[in-house]
Amino acid sequence: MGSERQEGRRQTRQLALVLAAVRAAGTDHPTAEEVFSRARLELPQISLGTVYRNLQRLVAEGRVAALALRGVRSLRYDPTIAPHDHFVCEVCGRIDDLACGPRPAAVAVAERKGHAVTSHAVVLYGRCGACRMPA
Amino acid sequence: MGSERQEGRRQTRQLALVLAAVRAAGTDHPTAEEVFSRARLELPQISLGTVYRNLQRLVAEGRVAALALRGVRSLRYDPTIAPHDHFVCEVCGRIDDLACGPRPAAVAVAERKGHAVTSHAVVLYGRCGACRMPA
DNA sequence: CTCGGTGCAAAGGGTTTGCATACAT
DNA sequence: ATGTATGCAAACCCTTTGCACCGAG
Repeated sequence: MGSERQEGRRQTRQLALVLAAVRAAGTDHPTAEEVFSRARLELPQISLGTVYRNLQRLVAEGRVAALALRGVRSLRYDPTIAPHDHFVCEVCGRIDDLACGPRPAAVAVAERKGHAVTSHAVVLYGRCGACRMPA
Repeated sequence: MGSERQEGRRQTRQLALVLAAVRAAGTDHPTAEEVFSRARLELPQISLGTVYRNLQRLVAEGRVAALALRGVRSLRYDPTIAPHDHFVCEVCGRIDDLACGPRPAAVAVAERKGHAVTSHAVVLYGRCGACRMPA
């Protein structure tokens, strides 16, 4: 195992750059547009379509994670593929990574109902430390 | 408390119909388009824009819940506002409600980091019982 | 040499919005 | 009477896609 990557897929500069851009964002959870902006610094002629295609591929290959958040139209990308949860500040929009504890209790409930659970997402919403300050 | 609903808001037939449509869907977690179709049966001239506006209002008033799912563009609406989790079948798209156990461990982690958590979403992905059958 | 990836630009779908009118209060 | 909600349609935003060319293998 471990060789399932790059079957007939080609290694292009654009792909490397998109991955690098997601990683460079650290814990910022960038949107495709933000990845695009960053990749452009190195390769000005890269196109947004290519960024989307490569993000899709990286997610499919499990090298990057995508997250859908309530109340936000665009997907966010995350270089941290180790399982973890997220906290979203409803005031400033900041997304904070959280070390995930044990698997959610809901997993056992789902399995008892006959479902096979392959992954899960836990997202918390509220006010972050900075946004709790009085106006 | 308890009177915070309908401050200056008007009670219209369209609003009542949108709410009724979401409730009538039971555990189907309908999209706005599906709510629209159902509402149309009673009031053919209702517009999609009105459905969206009323869904937004109902969510804001806490009378209906909205859920964003990975890999799906459209939001789903849920008449069950009592906290519960969801299982999404990645094969057939079915969404199953799950009785939620204790609050996720992540809540404590977030609070320890100074965040105030007001709500959370737990979504499980996998294959539902029916879709586990061999092809 | 091949055929998968790219750039460009247009299409797509879901959701929001501007405006004049209708109607709840 | 007053101003919010509606219907309609256009606008928006994010993402996907078709196509001809490019370049990794």
